[in-house]
Amino acid sequence: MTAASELLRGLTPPQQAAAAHRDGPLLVLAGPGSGKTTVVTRRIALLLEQGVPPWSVLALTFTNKAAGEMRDRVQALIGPTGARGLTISTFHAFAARQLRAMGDRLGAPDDFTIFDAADQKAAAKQAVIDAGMEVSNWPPASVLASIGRAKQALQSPREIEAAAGDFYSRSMARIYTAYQRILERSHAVDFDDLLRLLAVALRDDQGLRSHLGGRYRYLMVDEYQDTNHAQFIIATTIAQAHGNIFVVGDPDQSIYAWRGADISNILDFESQYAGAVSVSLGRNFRSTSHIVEASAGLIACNESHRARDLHTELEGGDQPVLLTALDEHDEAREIVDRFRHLHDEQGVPWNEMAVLYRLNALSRVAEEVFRNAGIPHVVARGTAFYQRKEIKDALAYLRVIRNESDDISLRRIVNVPARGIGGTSMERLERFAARQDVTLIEAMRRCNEIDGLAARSTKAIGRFTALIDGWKSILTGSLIEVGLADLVARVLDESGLEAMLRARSGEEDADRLANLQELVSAAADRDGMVDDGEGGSVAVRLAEWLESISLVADADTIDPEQGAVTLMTLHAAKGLEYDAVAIIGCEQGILPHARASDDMAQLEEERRLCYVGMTRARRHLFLCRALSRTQRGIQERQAESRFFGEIPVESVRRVEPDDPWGAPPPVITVHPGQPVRHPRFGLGRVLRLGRRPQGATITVDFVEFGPRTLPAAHAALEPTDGGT
DNA sequence: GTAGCTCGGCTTTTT
DNA sequence: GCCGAGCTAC
Repeated sequence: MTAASELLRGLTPPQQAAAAHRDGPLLVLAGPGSGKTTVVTRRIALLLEQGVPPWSVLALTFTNKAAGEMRDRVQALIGPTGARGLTISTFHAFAARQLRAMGDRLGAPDDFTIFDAADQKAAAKQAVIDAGMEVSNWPPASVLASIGRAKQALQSPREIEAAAGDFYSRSMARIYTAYQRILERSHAVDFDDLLRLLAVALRDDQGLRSHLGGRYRYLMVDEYQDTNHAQFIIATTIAQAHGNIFVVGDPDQSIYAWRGADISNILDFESQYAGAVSVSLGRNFRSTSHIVEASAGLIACNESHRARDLHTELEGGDQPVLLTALDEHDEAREIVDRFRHLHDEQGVPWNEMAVLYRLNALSRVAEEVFRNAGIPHVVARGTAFYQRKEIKDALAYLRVIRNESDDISLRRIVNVPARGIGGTSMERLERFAARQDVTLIEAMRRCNEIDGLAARSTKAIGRFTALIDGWKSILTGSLIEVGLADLVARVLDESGLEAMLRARSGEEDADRLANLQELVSAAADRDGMVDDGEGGSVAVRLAEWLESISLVADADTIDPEQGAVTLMTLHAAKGLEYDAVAIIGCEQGILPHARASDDMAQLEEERRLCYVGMTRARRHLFLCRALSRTQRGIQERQAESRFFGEIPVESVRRVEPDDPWGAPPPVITVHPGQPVRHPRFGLGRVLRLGRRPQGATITVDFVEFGPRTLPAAHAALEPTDGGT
């Protein structure tokens, strides 16, 4: 047996075919639990063993956790030295690295900052104002959604402007232009820019294409069904020269269409690449047959689902339970009881259990009940720590020190703690900055040129800029080796942030102080990491640390060592697996979500989301719903998720209390030609009634939105007489 | 200029 | 039910 075949040992024939693939395009359609990570990591190991240099292998993922796991598993196969030089990274981190390395050529600002969601929101608001429009008419969320769509389609403000016809799109083009101007002036890029700038450069620059294509001779893309257009262009252009593109995915697990993911990237792979090899991994090594059958029955209700052989050899086990509880507290208690039973009676460890939900808002009650029950648990919210007010403030200081052009961060800290630079002074500074087309810090430096600023204000501004300059000199000039932790501690102290919290002595303020200390520890950890490696100046460390903070995902923080039940969203759960899984809130309006249940395509994504959740479970699965639930302070009766009715009854067991609420709400009937009103799409006329595997449908021709096919049972259509 | 309060809107999911 | 914006009282 050669060394190569050793790496193929224990794989099924289709897994072997994929792992042993050497050159040319390959598509792996990998069902849940079919060992796709095994295939990818074995293939990387095989390539290296065959003499492919590690630095010519590039594997792209969506989360840091997925990248880390892939790296660990490759190292386990071939040892850490053999893996040195491999690039296994998220799309965003990879793009950021390329932009840092060759920013000028790629059109990225020098030494850019990455704007997170909150920064983007602030910038969007400012952009609306700069464009001379009202924030109340242009809510930041929808502005950002439009800008995001444009960026994912690789359209610049100018291209959007050229294509703009109606008032709305002309206004959007102006806001987009203003938004980009803010980013440029701030030396900042947002998440979509990271991908867009790299994709556009690769598309237009033959030299760059051959440079990256020459360097990365073997490209692998994980979760290919979730790539958006920009990511598709990045992958396609890098692979253009050699055609060695190996993609892994599952159309049934596509859950990011709302973020621009384009499922046709994976569906069209074979027609895009002539001679592409396709391998289907259908054997599920994860879940018992009951779970495989229940989930397969559900996903088969999607019209877009292509029938595939999905099977398991893990027979027996418990049937999944469809559980009805009285309210959300009762629901969580039921799960606590069942999890405790699994733990105490069957020895299932806590960290092998997870509670999944469609909405973050559902985590609160579950968390409370788990806490009261004394069951160890963690909520997977990687970003939560960095979104706390005091942490955001501290980070804003650090970001300004690194890049003083970052107006958004500067505005945040300029008067926190209060130092006499209030609204009036800021207004004057902003106006000066706008007129002179300079950054805020520049305006502050030149504040004696500004008429009408009180002497007291000028002094306060001078003290502030001196503070910033003092910290900046630590980055540039210091001969003594300063650690990140020292820098952070000094900033917390000299800014007065710490003193401000210490002066107030509420319970919450003590928490905040502790959080700031935790930030110092995080910086110290970072110092430790770097000390083991190549070192680097404190300026570089700061830049890299801030970047890694911007690019964390919720799922990244899941640490199985913690010995706790994990609570997280269904989205965050993709790619993970647990012995026992409970999905809570399986109710109409939650799963499927209210904003997705009136359109077939969106409803199918909700169904895939439920499918992803179910297929996380190895042996025990609970789908739970409550008869009533309090949301946003209002208690309401909840209808069972339509997905309950779509799961084959013979593969599950139902558990229900006596329904104290009586009969379900009535169903509305309509006929073709009838005028109707829809809460979201407005007025329309029924075109036809249809029938699909998942139930009856109604196609309505809406005045504003055109024809749409809606699920009949939940279409929320209201018959009208046509006159109103 | 600042601190503390009330009112209103709102949330899907995330790199 | 929570957070942020805007208002009022110092």
